[in-house]
Amino acid sequence: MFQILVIDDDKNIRYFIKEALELHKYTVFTAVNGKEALNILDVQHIDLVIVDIMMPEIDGYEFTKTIRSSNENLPILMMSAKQLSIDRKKGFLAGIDDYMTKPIDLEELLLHIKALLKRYKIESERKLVIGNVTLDYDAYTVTRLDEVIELPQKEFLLLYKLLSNPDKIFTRIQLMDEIWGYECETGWETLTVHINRLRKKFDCWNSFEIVSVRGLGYKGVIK
Amino acid sequence: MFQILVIDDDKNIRYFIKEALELHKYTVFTAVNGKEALNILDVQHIDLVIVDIMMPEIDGYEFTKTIRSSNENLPILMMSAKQLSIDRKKGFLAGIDDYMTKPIDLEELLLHIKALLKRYKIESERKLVIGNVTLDYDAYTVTRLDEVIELPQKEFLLLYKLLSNPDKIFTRIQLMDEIWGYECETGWETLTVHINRLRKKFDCWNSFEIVSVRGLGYKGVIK
DNA sequence: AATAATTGTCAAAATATGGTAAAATATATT
DNA sequence: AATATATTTTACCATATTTTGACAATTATT
Repeated sequence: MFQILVIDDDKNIRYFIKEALELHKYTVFTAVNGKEALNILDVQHIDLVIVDIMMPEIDGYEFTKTIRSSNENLPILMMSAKQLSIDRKKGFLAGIDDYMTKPIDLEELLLHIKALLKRYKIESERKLVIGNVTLDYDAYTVTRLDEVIELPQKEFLLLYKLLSNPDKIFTRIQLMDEIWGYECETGWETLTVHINRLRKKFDCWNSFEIVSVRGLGYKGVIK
Repeated sequence: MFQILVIDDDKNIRYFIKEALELHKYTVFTAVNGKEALNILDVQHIDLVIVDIMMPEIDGYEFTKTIRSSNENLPILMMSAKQLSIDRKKGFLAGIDDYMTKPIDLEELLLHIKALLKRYKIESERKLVIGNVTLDYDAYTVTRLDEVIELPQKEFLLLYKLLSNPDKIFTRIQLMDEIWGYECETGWETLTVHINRLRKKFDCWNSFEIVSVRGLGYKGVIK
């Protein structure tokens, strides 16, 4: 569903948050420090960042500023053991969106996450995020990092269907019925042509694959 | 600039916050309770609400829920003397965006307000800023650096709509309904002509593009 | 009233999508 | 290996959709 990046140098905290959030169906990435976090952000689509203030190398403030300089729209939630108002101020000035004091109350953390995602309208958007690839149902686009490919309707719907249930085999009939509609005259040979077109377009991406299952149909596979 | 509504039954707090915020160029309205607040919201454009939990008649939670049922896009900041986590939870569940504990630290309050308004900016300002391009709803102008193009109403509204949700596909019917109104006689061919005119005017700008999605409609794309 | 600006209408021209059918290739079966 | 069967690929076409230009109608401005 949503992909969250947790940055903390304390292994226990990383682990605790990761476990907790994964229980609630979030996909969690972790980083020990800001540097590692930036590397992850380079290659991975992230919906929200939870960052500790006190960290070696790049601290939470620096990290936030770096993010903000290039990305205005990534929700950043800052954690700190300190209750001091001055730290919160510094955080907000750096560009954080929200602040929580350690020790982290799990239920509260979940509420903050929900509120932030809502605020950024990420939750309401109809997007399918798979690894570093995002399918945007409202734009018929497929995005990998900053590369955007726009697809015609049929092709998009087909790919969306296949990737919405990775590894699940769809029969040609199933796909035809769902995308073309039940009483459609078009023969299923057409489908194969569309598959072909999709394969060509995303061949070089190496992010997913449309695998044909002989005698049955097709399935989308994440690489 | 921005109009803020403060709701608290304690006269001193109302007064304190009002004075403080007005010093920082905000326009402040105050209400003693939820009921009064709702009346103000009926007649007055408000950009942000600061509400106390403990209030007679309608309390902060009820008030928030009432607002949220009709308005998804009004930032609500909740204040409370209680530090209890359970209260914060109740608040977030009701739909608040942010939470502060009394006594209120003024500087921190200002930072919270700024952070919230920044998030909701698009709705509260009558301007749309996209990269180096600004659409001014009150002047029907489109500006890039020092270049200003004034647009006729229909064209402006159309462009504004498209760029207010970049990449989102709008169907022709949708656009007609929203800009021309529901019971409008005008055929949607007209829309295509307006699109054409917009494209011509901004062709050389290279800042955004109106992309047609065959069979569906149009979308605005930032370059 | 005259002029200009905006908005709407229409039809021809351009284009992309989706579809077809046949050739090429791969995989299974005997 | 040979055959049959399934899948992929290619090239091409019909068609629905979109673009465009010219012009008419309407509305605002002088």
